[in-house]
Order: sequence, then structure tokens, then C-alpha cells
Amino acid sequence: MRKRRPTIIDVAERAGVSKSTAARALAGAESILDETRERVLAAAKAVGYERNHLAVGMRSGRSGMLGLVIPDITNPFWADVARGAQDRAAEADVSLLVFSSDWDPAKEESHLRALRRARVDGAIVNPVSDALDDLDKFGLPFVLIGSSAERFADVSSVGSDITQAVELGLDHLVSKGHHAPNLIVGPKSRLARTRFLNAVQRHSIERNVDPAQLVIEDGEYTLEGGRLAMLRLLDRAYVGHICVFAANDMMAIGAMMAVRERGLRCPEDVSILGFDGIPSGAFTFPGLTTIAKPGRDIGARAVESLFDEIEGRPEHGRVYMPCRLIDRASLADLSREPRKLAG
Amino acid sequence: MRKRRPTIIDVAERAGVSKSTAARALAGAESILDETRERVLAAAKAVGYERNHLAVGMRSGRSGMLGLVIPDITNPFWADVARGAQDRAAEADVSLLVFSSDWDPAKEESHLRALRRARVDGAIVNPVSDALDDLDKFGLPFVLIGSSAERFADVSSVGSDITQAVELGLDHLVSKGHHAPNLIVGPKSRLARTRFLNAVQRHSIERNVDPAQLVIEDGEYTLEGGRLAMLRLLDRAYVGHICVFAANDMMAIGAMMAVRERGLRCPEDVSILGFDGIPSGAFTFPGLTTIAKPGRDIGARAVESLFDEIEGRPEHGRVYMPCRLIDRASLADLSREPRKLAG
DNA sequence: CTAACGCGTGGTAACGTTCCCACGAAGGTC
DNA sequence: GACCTTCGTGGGAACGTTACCACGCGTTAG
Repeated sequence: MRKRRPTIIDVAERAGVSKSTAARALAGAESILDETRERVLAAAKAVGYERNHLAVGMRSGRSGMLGLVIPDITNPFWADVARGAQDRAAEADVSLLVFSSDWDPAKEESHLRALRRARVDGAIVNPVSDALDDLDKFGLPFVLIGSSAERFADVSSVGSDITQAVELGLDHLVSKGHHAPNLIVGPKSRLARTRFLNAVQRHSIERNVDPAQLVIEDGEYTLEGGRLAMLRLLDRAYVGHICVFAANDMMAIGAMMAVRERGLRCPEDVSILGFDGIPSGAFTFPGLTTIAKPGRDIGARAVESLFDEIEGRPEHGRVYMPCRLIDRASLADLSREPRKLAG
Repeated sequence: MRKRRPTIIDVAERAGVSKSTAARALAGAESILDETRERVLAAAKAVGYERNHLAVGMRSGRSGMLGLVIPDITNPFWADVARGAQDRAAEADVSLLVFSSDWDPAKEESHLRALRRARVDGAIVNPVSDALDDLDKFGLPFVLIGSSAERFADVSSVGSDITQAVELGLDHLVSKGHHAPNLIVGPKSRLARTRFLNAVQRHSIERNVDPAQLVIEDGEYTLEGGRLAMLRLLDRAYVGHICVFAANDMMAIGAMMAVRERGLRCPEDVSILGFDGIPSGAFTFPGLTTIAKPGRDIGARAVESLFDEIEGRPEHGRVYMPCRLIDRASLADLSREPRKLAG
């Protein structure tokens, strides 16, 4: 048998004050005698009082909860985002309701409904559908995250800085002596492909390489997609050492498999640069050199933007978080001993 | 400017009934005219009414929320657990508050406090401390998850079935012609080590191998721990083909690295069996054969046990969820062509 | 000396819902 | 025909908190 939880009235009685005074003391208000405040605080501790957030939310209209709707918490990038959001929210003493949408608009909608019923103060969403239908009628402050959010220019959103990431990768590649990497990118239908390609082309020009000479293979953003693309690349382009820049770590790992399949070696025969920073990249052989997206930072920043949105502060538009390079072992260094490796 | 959310009173007025009647209709009660119910439902849809869970929770004492406290949402096993819990909770129209404790008792305690303030109906916790201090005074229904929960026999908990897992692994090993695997296990201080070892010994006896002849190396449950242990194993035990059963996938992958470091090959010279089922095992070379813990099932089952606990139904004690084998490529098949490989 | 003010405090309404009780009408029983 | 039951509905309290207003007291300005 579980006994009733103490309320503010119990505290007030024990401290010998009214519940108004008790509430003020607990809220740390100014206009109250130090002596009274201490008495109330002591009483609260004595009875084991804990503020009821449900009641607070009811009265004040602020539930102290935020919603997070991501495709899949099981995906390491999104888990990272969730973690960042969680930590930042905890700092503000706010709880996070986490939902996985599985890239399914119906699930997304039902999760948003659940968030509305729970009276969250706002939500962070990786939108799955092309249209903002359900977000339009969401009726609460929200901020978008992830690459798919970029379609919606007029709402606050946080994502990785693809341009900076590509620049980082390309710089690292030339520092290792690779000047015009082959590209493995996603399917034509994906916006991310275009963005990636644009960034590569822009920076190629800056580095005096003609974008037209860049060879591009595409495929699904999967292990198999990368494997197939690499096989095609090997069929057409293998002369001495080749270098590929994959738009995604899964594809990069698939490419690595294709290389092995053909009896070639990475990085001796083929250099591979990935993009994402998934943990598995640390355990491939060789370890995958890649550009890591700042999942955690994105989550944390999204919570901050959401707070601003809730307070009604001017909106941010899109915020780009910088990526960083993880240097492992899948890139040959052609800058030092070009003859041996290029032969 | 955001307009006021419609309440049940708005619905009642529009339907021309009292709020009591509207509430009954919305709750799908029996004693109400079909005609009235339909009118109310239509009105609710018309004004876009959505039940306020805060108010419901306040009045009924049930918030419709559950807490989940795990070490780290970024760890694939725990993400899997979270996902299972989330999905099962969603079926019951219940939301999940997710927190990461980072194996830090202080964080655990503060998260439990946050859950209490949020008035969750119960919590699922992977306890970090040895004592149940903070859970004792948690004062809400809870169920424990993970291996560390096994210490507390008298409370409901859900975990993987280590005994069945070891049996599964050993059976698979003998089917491939490996009879007495070398063992790489965790540090002596860990309870999991003892449990693993006990299971191995029991099943060894059943298979007519003397447990005394099993060679055991231990180390931290990390990549480096596994690598070091494997190196020691190789120093002392390498004759022809050897087989190792690691208590954890990270150690198994570390072992794989040690094998490569020594100029040996897996699975030709060394067979490795892991335990955990982390996603990265799919991307090592060769792919890691391992026993996967049923994270998702554990999460789902924990929610179910928690519902029982909340309803006051008899408690379950410890529930063991079965593991499954993931057969990839790190095991040589010695049963078919023993000469070629054993030579 | 009185009016005005500031301070610390108490009383009460309100947030949106559900639960309990009461009420009137209709129908059945003696 | 008077009474009791059943059914559908309405009225009000309660959940725990905060916001607002009012009150009494001591201090200060006019």
C-alpha cells in the first residue's frame, strides 16, 4: 500500500504558513522573509515534498516537456542527436519524450498527436513527408532537424554543414595527394545528393580541378548500394591507385567490401573516404577515415533553438553545425611516396 | 498569435450538452444515447478537440507516461531496448521519458527525481549502483533491466538468458568442430563474468569436456581488453587452429585485431565467437559470428511487466529473454575438412 | 497628523478533467 | 394509481498548483 504524496498544503501546514506563502518560498520569490523561506524549505524537506509537474503544467500552461520525433533511435546518428537533446534539456530541467517514426508519415502524425495531447511545450522533428501538412497544423512551437529539413526555408531548423564537411574532406584528400576523387553518391531523387555534388563541384573549382572530370557513380544509401557502385567504378576507372569519396559511411563500407572482393586492398590500391561518422567505421579493416556529422551538437542546438521559439524570440532560420574529420586508415598517403603506391 | 486550445467545455457547448455528458461520450461510456454520443463526437471533431493529458493525469492520478533510465542511449544495445519499450508503450497509448545515466549514481538519482516530479506511472531502470538506495525510496512501480539487475532477486526484472545463450554458442561451436573453446571474459569483479563462466562450465560437462581444461583469459570489457587477452592467448596456446569465445562483441573485435596483428588470419587460423550482437559486428572483416542479446524484446517485455506492476498484478521475479545466433564468417568449419585447416 | 506606499502574507479563483450524486422522465410492479 | 427502478443527463467538487487581489502593518512624505 502506497501512501499519498505530500502536497504543497502539507508543507504549508507544517511550516505554519498559507499555501500561497509556501508556493512563493518554494519558487524562490523575492518578497518573503528569509526566516519564513527557510522554515518552508525545511518543512518541504521534512515531509519529502516534490512539486507536481502535472499540476504546474495545468496551471501555468507549461508542461516542462519537449518532444523529439526522429526516424529511428536505433540508428547511431539519431541516437546521438537524442543524446545531445536530452543532455541540453536536462540542464534546463526539462524532460524529453522520444518517438521513432520509421520514416512513416502515418507514424509521424500519430506521434505528433501524442505530443499535443501530452501538452509538450514544443517539439523537435525530423520531417518525413515532403509537405509540412501535419507540422502546419501541429499548432506548437517546433524546430526541424536533419537534412530533409532544408526544404523548408522559412522555419527554424538545425543540420550539419555539408559544404564545410565537403571542404574538410577535399582538403584532407589533397593533403594526402588525392586530387580528383571518384564520387559515390545517393540516388538522383534525393536532395542530399544534389547538395553534396554542388559542394564538391564548387570546391573542385577552387582547387583548380575541372568538375567535369569527376567520375560519379550512384546507388542506394546502403551497404549494397555502395558495393555495387564501387564495382562499377573498378570496372571502368581502375588505373593504379584510385580514390573514392562516398556520400555516406554505409556506402563507404560497402565499397570497401567490393575492393576486397576484387582482390584489391584498401588503402594500398584504393583509398576510401566516408561521410557520417558511424561507430562501425572504427571496426572495419582498415578503419574508415570519414567526416563525422555532429549529431550530439545538432540535438543540443535544436533544443536551444526550440527554447527561443517557445519564448517567442526571433527565429533562426537554418543553423549549420560544423562536421569534423575522423582520420583512421582507409586513405593512402600519396604525397610522400607517390611512386611506390601509384605504380 | 496562437489561439486557445479547445476544451471539453467548448465541445459540450457546441453539442448542446453538459460537460459531464460530453466527457462520457468522449470516454465511450455505455449509458448514453447513440444520438447524443454522435453529436458530441461530431462537435469534438469540428472544434478540433484533443484531450489534455495533463488534466487527465491530475484528476485520475495516471499521467500516461513511463520513465526509462538506461546508461546511454548512444550504446546500440540500450538504443534497442529503448526502441522496444517505446513501441510497446505506444501500443498502449503511453509516452516514454528517456534518460541516460552514464553509469553515474548521481545522474541516476537526479533522473529518478525528475521522473517522480513528472508523475510518471512507473519506470524501467538499469540500476547502476550496487545498493538499491534510490530505487527503494523511488516510491513508484518499477522494473529493472539488464544484467546488473540480477543482484536483486526480489524485484521484477527482465534480462537476457545467458545460460541459453551460452548453450546456443557452444552447440554452434561443436557443430563446426570446435569442442573446447578458449574463453575471453571480463574482470573478476564483474558478476557477469561469473554467470558466463558458470554457464560455460555446466554445458561443457554436458558435452563431456572437462571444464578444467578450458583456458581462460580476462580483461576489461573493451576493444583493448579483448586485444590484450587474445595476444596472451596466442602466446601461450597457439597450436594449429584455435577457437575463442568472447564474452562480449567489443572484446571479440579486439581479439580479431590481435589475430591480424600477429599475422594470422580469422577464421583460417583462429575462430572467434562473440556475444552481444552489436551492429558493428556486421562490418568487421570477417563478419563476426555472435550471439545477439534481444534488446528490443527486453524493452518490450519490461514495459509489459511494468504494466503488471502498476496494475498490482503478482510480480514476475526475473524474466529471461532468449538470445539468438547471428552466423557470419568468423568461425572456421572444422567438421568438414579438418585436415586442410588444422594443418 | 493623515495619506500614501511598500512589504509580507493570506484567501480565492482558475487551469481541464473525471467522479460522484442528484434529478426528471419513462417504464414496470403491486 | 402510488411506488420503485432504470436510464440519460446535469451540477458540482476535487486533483495540486499558480496568479491575482486584498489585507494589515510599519514607514515615510506632504
